[in-house]
Order: sequence, then C-alpha cells, then structure tokens
Amino acid sequence: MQQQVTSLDRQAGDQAASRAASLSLNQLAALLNISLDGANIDQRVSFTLRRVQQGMALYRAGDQFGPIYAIRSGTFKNVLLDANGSYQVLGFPMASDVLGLDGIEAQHYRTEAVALEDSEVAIIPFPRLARLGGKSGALQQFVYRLLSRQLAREHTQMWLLGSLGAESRVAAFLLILGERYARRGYSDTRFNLRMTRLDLGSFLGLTQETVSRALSRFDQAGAIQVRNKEVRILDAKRLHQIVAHARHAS
Amino acid sequence: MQQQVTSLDRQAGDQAASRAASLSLNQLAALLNISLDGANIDQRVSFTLRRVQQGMALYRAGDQFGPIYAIRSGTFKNVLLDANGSYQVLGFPMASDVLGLDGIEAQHYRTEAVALEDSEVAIIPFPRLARLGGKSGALQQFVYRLLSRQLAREHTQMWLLGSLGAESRVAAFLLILGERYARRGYSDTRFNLRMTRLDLGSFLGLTQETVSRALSRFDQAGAIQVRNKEVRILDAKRLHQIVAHARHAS
DNA sequence: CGCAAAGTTGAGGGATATCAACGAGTGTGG
DNA sequence: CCACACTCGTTGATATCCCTCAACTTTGCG
Repeated sequence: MQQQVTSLDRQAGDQAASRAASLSLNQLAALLNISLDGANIDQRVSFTLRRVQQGMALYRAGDQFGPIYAIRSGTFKNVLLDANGSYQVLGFPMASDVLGLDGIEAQHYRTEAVALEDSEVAIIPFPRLARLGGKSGALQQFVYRLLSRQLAREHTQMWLLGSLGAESRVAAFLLILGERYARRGYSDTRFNLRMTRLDLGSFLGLTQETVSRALSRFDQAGAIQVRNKEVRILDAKRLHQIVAHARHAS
Repeated sequence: MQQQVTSLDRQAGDQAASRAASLSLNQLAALLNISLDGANIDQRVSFTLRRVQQGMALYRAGDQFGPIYAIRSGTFKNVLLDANGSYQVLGFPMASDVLGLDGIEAQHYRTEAVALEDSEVAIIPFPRLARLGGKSGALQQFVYRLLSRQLAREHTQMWLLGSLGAESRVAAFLLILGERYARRGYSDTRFNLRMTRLDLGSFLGLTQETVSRALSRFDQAGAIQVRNKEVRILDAKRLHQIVAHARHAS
C-alpha cells in the first residue's frame, strides 16, 4: 500500500526516454482535483511523465525556472539551500501536490526538490498552463488555488514553528501528516515516515535527537507506536492535547 | 518622511464614502510594479480606495473571501488566529504589498489584517482581476508573481524560524526590513518599527523580553541605535555576522 | 560479513522562556 | 495643564527546555 513502487520502476531508469508516458489534461485535472466544468478543452494536450529515483533531485536551487510539476506518486522533500550552506526543509510534498511554484517570481527555482522514494511527476510547462488558463476560467482559478493553498499551508507551518514547543511540534506534525494521507485515501492512523529524523528535525526546527526523544516519549505514553519509520497513532486525542500545550501564545 | 499621515487623514474617517477616491488600472500597475506592456487595457476600470485607521482590521479571520487589497500607504500586521485563541503574526505588509491572497482557496480569509498606522488600500475584486488576467497575459503573469513572491518570502521566514537563534532572528529581521524600505525609496539604515515588541516577538517566534534584550545588546555593541521604535543601523556587517551564527544548521 | 548511515539514549550546559518589578510613553478626563 | 491609568518597553533573577556532545545500537546496503 505504502510502497507501490516496485523494483521494475527502478530499472525503468531516470531517463523518461523509452516509454515517454503522459497524462491527458483530464487525467491531470483528476489528479489535482480540479473540475473542468464546461470550457473548450483541447484534449490533445498532454503532459509528459517523468520518473525520479529515490535520492535524485527533480530540480535544484538556482536552476532556471522551467516547468512546474504535479506529483503523481511518491514523496519529495522541498529544501531551501542558502549560499552559506544553510539547509532548511520546507515541506514534504506528495501525490496531488505541486512542485516548483516558488520559481515563478524570480524565474529560477529557489529550492531543491529531492525524491524520498521512487516517484513520478507530470511535467507542466508553466507558460502552457498560463495559456490554457487564459481560455478556461476553471483552470485559471485552479492555479490561483494551488498557490493559495500552498500559502495557507505555510502559514500553519509558521504557526507551528513560532508558537509551539518541541513535543507539540512533533505531535502536530503526526496529526497533519495523518490528515494528508487520509485525504488521499490512506489510513490517517497508520503510515510510514518517508523522511529521516534529520530532515524531520530541520522541518520542525528541532534536532534529530529531540525528534527522536519526542517520538519515544509518545510511544512510552501509549499515544503512538513507532518502529523505525512505521508509525501508528493510537490516541489522537492525546496528541491534540499535547499540541494545545503551546508555549508563548495566548 | 516616515509619517506622512497627518491628523487630517484621521478625521477623514473610516468610511470611504465622501470622496470615494480611486485608482486607475495604470496607477495600480505602477504601485505594484507591473509592466502593462501592450495589451488592450480598458482604462475605465478603476479601483476604489479605502482608508483604514490605526488598529482597525481590514478583514477578519473567517470573513467570506471577497476582494484582495493592494496597500497604497501604511503598514499592516497579518495575523493568524486559531479557534483556540492562538495568535501568530505572519508578516508586516506595507505599501506595494498585497493583502488577502490567502483566502482564495478556502473562500474565506484565514487571517486578519490590522493597520499598524493609518493606511490606505486599493480594493481589487478578485474575480475582476481574474477576468482582466484572462485578457492580458501581463496581468495574469503578475498575479502569479504576487503569489509566488509571497511564497518565497515565507520560505525565508521558515528558514529564520527553523534554523536561527534569537539574536540572529532579530538581526535578520532588521536587515530584511531595511531592504524592504530601500526598495520603496526610503533609507535602509534608519527607520521606524511600527509594530510592538510583542508583535515582533510573535513574528520571530520569541517573547517580547527576548526581542527587547537582543535590541539592547545590539545597541550596546554599537551595531545599531534604538530609541523606542526608532532604529538606526550603524554596522550592517556586524548584523550579518550575527545572522551567520546559525544554531543547528550545516 | 562489514561498513556507513540512521536512530536512540544519556549527561550536561547554554539559551531563552517565565516571573516579577520598574520605567517610559501615551491618551484621557478632570 | 496636570493627574491618572494603561499599554509598552526594559531589565534582572530564576527555571526550564532543548541543544550539544558522546556512546551505543540498529538498519540498510554493497
């Protein structure tokens, strides 16, 4: 369930050359939950799929801005890399999420997207999307919504980083991740953490040790069950209580 | 310079009724630094201006999503309010910035925008903007850029919250604020903090005491000069060094 | 099997929140 | 114009949380 990626995928390789699979506009819309009500859609437009091996970067910070990407399967980490070598994980996008939106303004990507498992993305040339959007109100609205959704998500993250203590952050992360899986049709109480403790720590503004300790304590308290990357949420209510223990918020 | 708002403005009142001033599309584009190269622009479209008194909210969390707002003058604080009463300042938008973008997705505002001084905004009905965007590639690109710019800014903020220590955060804030003033034609080394220490603390994920202490220490060290809300940056290089003192980043 | 990366756990200290008292600025009403 | 109250800001003492350093175990992989 959580690992549909078989060894076949890996052998298929990095180059999407051989069977350059693609998605129709309707399929893309379905993936992203857009309703293409009405609108004179040219069904011939198609979006090329690209496979990304675990550990490979879909794009790197500083690359010229090109397409944006809709994740079809897999998980990524989105990382902000400063010239000084600073390293900040900004999120863990997964299927139905869109990558690369941050490059629009500066015309080059400001972040790097690394696959945490073998993944597959649909390549969406941004100019083409904009053109299609001009004809279809629904599509245009959709791009706006994508961006707006991302903003809202980052607001939540700023709240998490700004006003929660370490354990609250970890608890909130687990609950939010559960919701994201639920929205995709998976269990919201049993899932795998695809990222390392280090990446999780970076995302949550904590060290890996603190993350590890928080998880251990939740486990001991019976709120969750952790074994390596496998997590099972046993007492979501308890986790919510822990989140409510904000530090310096009113 | 930093306080063009006179007592007259205040008497003009909250209701934009009397002289319902407005901005033409060209004026709006100039304010937001958009180039309307070519494109068949209907010059009759105009955008109503609205005054917002200090301390008044432009919109509140939960309000039905309506227009977005381009700030013409003044400063706001953008606050995320949770049902639990949690309070997180997300930013301090000022002239040329746009407010309300986060409401697009959920169709209601998730945050609240409060004026930190008497301010003036242009009301942009979002559907109208989308319609105009459909006709003009430049305008459409612009909306995308607005959203993308906001994303990039919040990435910076997540980096700040996730990997910097208290003094580094305050130093980074001062430098970034200076840049923002510079881009608007003001001094980047001498400006006023329009927000309280409490709001600043919320924004930076610190308590007001810690913010105060950091500023005092920078002052004593000769890097800046603070008197109440007035700040003068004397040694930007020093501030940059302090920022470089990241906590747990590589 | 052996190595490297990832994760866990413990001890200790430093950074920052908390609590508390005070000072300064601001607006209000007498 | 001053007294008052209130918010805002500063500073100090103390407590606490989490980072740092370190050792060890486990997992993954060639």
